[in-house]
Amino acid sequence: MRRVCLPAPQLQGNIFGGFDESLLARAEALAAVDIVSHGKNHPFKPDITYHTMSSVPCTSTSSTVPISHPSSLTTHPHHSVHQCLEGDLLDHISPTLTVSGMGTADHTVMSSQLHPHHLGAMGHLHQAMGMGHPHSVSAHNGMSCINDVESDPRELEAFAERFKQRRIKLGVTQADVGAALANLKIPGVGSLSQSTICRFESLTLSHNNMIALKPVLQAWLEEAEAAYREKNSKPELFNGSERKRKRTSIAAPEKRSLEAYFSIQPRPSSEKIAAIAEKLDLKKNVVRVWFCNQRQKQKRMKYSAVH
DNA sequence: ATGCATGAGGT
DNA sequence: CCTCATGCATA
Repeated sequence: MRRVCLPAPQLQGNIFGGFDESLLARAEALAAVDIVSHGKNHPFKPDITYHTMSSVPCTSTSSTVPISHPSSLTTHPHHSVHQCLEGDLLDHISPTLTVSGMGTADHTVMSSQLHPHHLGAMGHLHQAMGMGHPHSVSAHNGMSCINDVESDPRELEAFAERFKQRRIKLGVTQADVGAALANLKIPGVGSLSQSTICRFESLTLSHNNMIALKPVLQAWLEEAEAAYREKNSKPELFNGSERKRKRTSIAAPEKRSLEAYFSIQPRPSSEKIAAIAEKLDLKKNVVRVWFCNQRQKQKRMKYSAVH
């Protein structure tokens, strides 16, 4: 179930056969090419200097909301991970996504699995995802029993759109919304970042994540509009940090190589990752994280097909 | 708007 | 190690 390997297009079956060798060779050739092309003696490596953050909370927020750990939600059934041998060859994400574009493609799989926790230096906690979705319905005829929350993708899409419109009308930024969520005092719901609000509006979150966030954002919207009518103000700032985290930047040539490898094997073994890292002169962890992020993007929402 | 990263849970 | 939900830093 879920994870279903896509209908493997092209070569799939052969991948392990020998064809894979040639593809790999190809990818490696690509990698080699760029390595050679600009510096066999790679002048520098973009590594290091990253993170170290964790700023101490201090300042504001401090709502230290008790984190209720709901963790008892869905532990879903599903089973093994199996490395999907046939390989999902996907066509990775690729560029073009652009703003308000409508997406295309993407399978909607997912199951359920929410997760709470995660408190960073500041207190933001999320979790509390709403569960309890009313199972409307009742009768599910035979096939569709993929217990998935039944939120019509269509409505979600519409809500995201409406949300953005109203938000703008209120003259509130994405960052403001995120910070304001903490004021709602909804158990288990803290603030969210501009990134998350943005992703919600553009539907670039997982289906489950969208569903979990919708009620919260809807609640904020209602309150904000009510407050708007009666004049108000409730801004709060927060912050005050310290250490800055530096973002590693992977150069285009390396990125191309990574994509080539990814198209062949989205889930390379540790050894493979180490080999790739060495070839591209990147830190192993950077490569590992890159693959994780690619896989995640691959599963992003943006339904268009399957509804 | 997005790229790279962290971390809690799960295997 | 992975998956997922998120976030900081940036383009």
